[in-house]
Amino acid sequence: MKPSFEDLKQELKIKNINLSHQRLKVLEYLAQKHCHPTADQIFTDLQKDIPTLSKTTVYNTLRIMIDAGLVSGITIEDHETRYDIVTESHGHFKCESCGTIFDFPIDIDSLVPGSLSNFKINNKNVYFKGLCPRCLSKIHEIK
Amino acid sequence: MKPSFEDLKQELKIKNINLSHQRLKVLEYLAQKHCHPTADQIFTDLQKDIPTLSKTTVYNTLRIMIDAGLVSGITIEDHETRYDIVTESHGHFKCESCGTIFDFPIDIDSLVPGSLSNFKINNKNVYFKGLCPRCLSKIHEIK
DNA sequence: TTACTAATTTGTAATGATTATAAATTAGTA
DNA sequence: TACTAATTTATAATCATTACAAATTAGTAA
Ligand SMILES: [Mn+2]
Ligand SMILES: [Mn+2]
Ligand SMILES: [Zn+2]
Ligand SMILES: [Zn+2]
Repeated sequence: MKPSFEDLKQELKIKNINLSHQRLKVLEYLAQKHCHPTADQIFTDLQKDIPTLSKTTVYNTLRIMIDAGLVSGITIEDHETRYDIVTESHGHFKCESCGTIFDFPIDIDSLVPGSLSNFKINNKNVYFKGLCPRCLSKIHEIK
Repeated sequence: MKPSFEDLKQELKIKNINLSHQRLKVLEYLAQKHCHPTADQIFTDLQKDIPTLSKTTVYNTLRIMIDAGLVSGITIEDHETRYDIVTESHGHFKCESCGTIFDFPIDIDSLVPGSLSNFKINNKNVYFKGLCPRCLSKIHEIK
C-alpha cells in the first residue's frame, strides 16, 4: 500500500527529522510521481518551484530519507542511482531503450536459499532489464 | 558448471576475438579466481606479471568479454562494477562489512510474474546485502 | 524587536571510476 | 624487410557524487 504524503510527514516527525521546505518538496515529489527519478531529475523539476535550490540539498535530503528508511536508492546502472519511496519489496524492470523503470510484484522472501542461513540479510533486490511494451511496439512499426 | 579456461579460449575463437597475451591473462584471472573482482583489482594483480599493463586495457578487455557474453558486469554499488565469468544465472550476496561477494543458487526463471508478459526480458539479477558469517562472528567476539 | 545559536542550504572544489582519444607498440603477412 | 591492421598504452576528459566552508534561515529568549 502506498504511503500518503501525510503519513510520510508523520514518519519524519517521529524520527526527529526537521521538515524544511526543500525536504518536503523532495519527499512530495517522490510520493506523487513514482517514476524512480535520478537526483538530477528531481533537482531539475523542483528548481521550477524553488529557483534557489541547490543540487547538494537534493543529495543531502535523499541521504537523510534513505537513512530514515523512507526512501531507497536503486542501483541498476553503475552510473545512475534512482530513488523510490519505500513500500513493500518489489522488483524493478528497466527498459534498455527508454530508460523507464517499472515496478513488478515479486515474493522475494520465498527466494532465500538454505545456503544463506548463516548470513544476516539486510536487503534483497531483484531487477530485470529488457524492452518495455511501448518500445517493443515502436520497433515493430519501423520494420 | 564452471567453464574451463580452454573452453573460454575456444569460445573466443568461435566469436572471432583475437587472443592477445593481456586478454588471456584477464580471462584466466576471472576463470581461476571467482572472487568477483573490480577492474582495479584485476589491474593491480595482473601488473605483477605484466609490468607494462595499462588499466585501459583491462577495461577494454572486460568490455569485449561482456559483449561476447563470456563475462558479466555486476552492479550492486553505484560506484563499483564487479566482474564475473558467466555461468548459469545465480544470485549474489554482498557483505556490507568486508565487501566480499558470495554466489548463491536461485531459480530466477520461476520468479517472472505475469505482469511482465508483454515485456522482453534480456537479463535477470538478484542480489542481497548484509553480513557474512565471518563478519558476524567477528562482531560476536568484540562483544 | 534584537541578539544569539543551531540547523539548513548553498556554491564551489574535490573525488574517483570509467571513457575518449591519439600515439606507440606489436603481430601477422607478403 | 616493409607494410598494415590490431592492440596496447599514456594521458586527458567526463560526470555523478561527496566534501567543505560560507551564507542563509529558523527558533528562541531577553
Ligand atoms: Mn519501485
Ligand atoms: Mn557470481
Ligand atoms: Zn521502453
Ligand atoms: Zn564479511
